[in-house]
Amino acid sequence: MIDLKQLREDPDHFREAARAKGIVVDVDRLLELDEARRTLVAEQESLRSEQKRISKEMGPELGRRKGRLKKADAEEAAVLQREIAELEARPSELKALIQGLDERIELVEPEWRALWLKVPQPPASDVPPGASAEDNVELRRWSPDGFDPGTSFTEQKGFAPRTHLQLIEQLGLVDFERGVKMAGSRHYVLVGDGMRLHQAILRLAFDHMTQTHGFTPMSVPVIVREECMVGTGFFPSGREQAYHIEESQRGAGHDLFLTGTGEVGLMGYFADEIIDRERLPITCTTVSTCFRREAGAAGKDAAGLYRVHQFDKVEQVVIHEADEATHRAWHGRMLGYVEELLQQLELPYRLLQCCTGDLGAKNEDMIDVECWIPGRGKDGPDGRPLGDWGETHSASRLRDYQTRRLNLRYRDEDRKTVFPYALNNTVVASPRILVPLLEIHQQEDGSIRVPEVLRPYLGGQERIG
RNA sequence: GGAGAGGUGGCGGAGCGGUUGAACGCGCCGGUCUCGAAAACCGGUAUGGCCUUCGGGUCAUCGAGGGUUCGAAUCCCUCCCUCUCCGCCA
Repeated sequence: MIDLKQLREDPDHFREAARAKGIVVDVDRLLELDEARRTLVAEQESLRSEQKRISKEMGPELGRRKGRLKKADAEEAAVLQREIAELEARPSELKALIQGLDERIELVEPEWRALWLKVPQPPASDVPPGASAEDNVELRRWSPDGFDPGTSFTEQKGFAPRTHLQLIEQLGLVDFERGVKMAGSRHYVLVGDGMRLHQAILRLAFDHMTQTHGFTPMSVPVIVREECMVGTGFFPSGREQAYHIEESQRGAGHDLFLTGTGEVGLMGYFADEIIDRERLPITCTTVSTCFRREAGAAGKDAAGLYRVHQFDKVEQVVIHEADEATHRAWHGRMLGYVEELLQQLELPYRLLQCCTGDLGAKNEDMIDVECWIPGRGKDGPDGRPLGDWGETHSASRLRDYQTRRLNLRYRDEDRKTVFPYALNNTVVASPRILVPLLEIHQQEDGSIRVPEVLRPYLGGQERIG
């Protein structure tokens, strides 16, 4: 969430941010509620202050009288009762006033809070304006020697590519029918070398982060409380994307939600904590199963492994001191780790600078990585797909938006608590990454060449099929 | 799932409903002493909000949320969490 003080000082900055991101939020209404709430709270506090003061002054006096009242005769009791009534008059009045203010505060607070959570993080000043993914800007691309996404696969390789669906079918790597039988559309079962390849890639990526780059390996819960989802910024706006386990319907005290990314667990881990400055930067990674309802994506990428409800992902998270330059440096570094991995896997990819309209509420900057997928895109004159880029990674710079929501802080040199900056980035998500991997490394005979880095994770196997 | 015990500051641990934001101890920081250190002694040591003439003022917080009361860490209710025993179990 954003800093309300900043909002008060420069509301236009946040109005403009919401507009740029295409998010509708009534900033004026929020300011109005904020002002009303602060006035009411201030009033209530001064009344409380008086109540406390009176209570301290005459509380013991009152208590003594009430004690005496118990064993007083009728005449004394009457006197005592009158005195008690006098003493209690002002405090009773205060109590009523405070309660009245309570009710008025409760009237504004829910809307105030809901609006506050909705105000997006302003995009960084150098993020290009744009309405949607159409306006994203390519930063750079890389291809292994001897391959160029600009020219057709058939021309370069001397044979027409099969789609990953055809390859999967021929090689028996995935059973979609049984997946759908058990769990419905967008479910699948990786079989044989399909499952081995999936595990090999995850392990390669995990080792890449932990062993090569020293990130702390962690496991995370993938079933979490609502607070984790709100704290990491996935709720309330993305509520319909998460599977909801309604344990409260069965008598439990709270519901649970399936996480769509390991980021939720890696960040939620530190929620409500004040971290020692010496522990920063925190660099951690996890491999976790991710669940996404894909609400609103009906019919989109309906076939194959590209868009599914359940997948596994190696995720990297960095939490560091609140500093702009450090933030940008980490962003580049984390992208570098991904590029290393994709280059080792010999997959053509490009980096896309997301425009303001494609950022989402919590990011100030986001760079997507897309891999070249020969079997994607529109059909060419020969009736075969022309190939297209497909998003496989996303690297977000969140500044303090997420740590503020999570109430995650550290102490600076002056012993002041500060919200650190956070970033997260996919290392690899599978089986989605299998789509480009299978298609790019397919051979004319329909077999798949296993890139060298993966071979140790497949018992030295050089080829599938 | 059944039975019981309990959640207080960085940690340990007090707390008849009324100067208890919280005794005491440990830890930590500063000081005295010392060539230096230890010991001893003295002082300080939560987080957040709002206001501020930047000195400070004020409110909230004793697992969470409600309630009783003029007044709640203390009484009542609900929930969350932890521990012990039994049952089940990868």
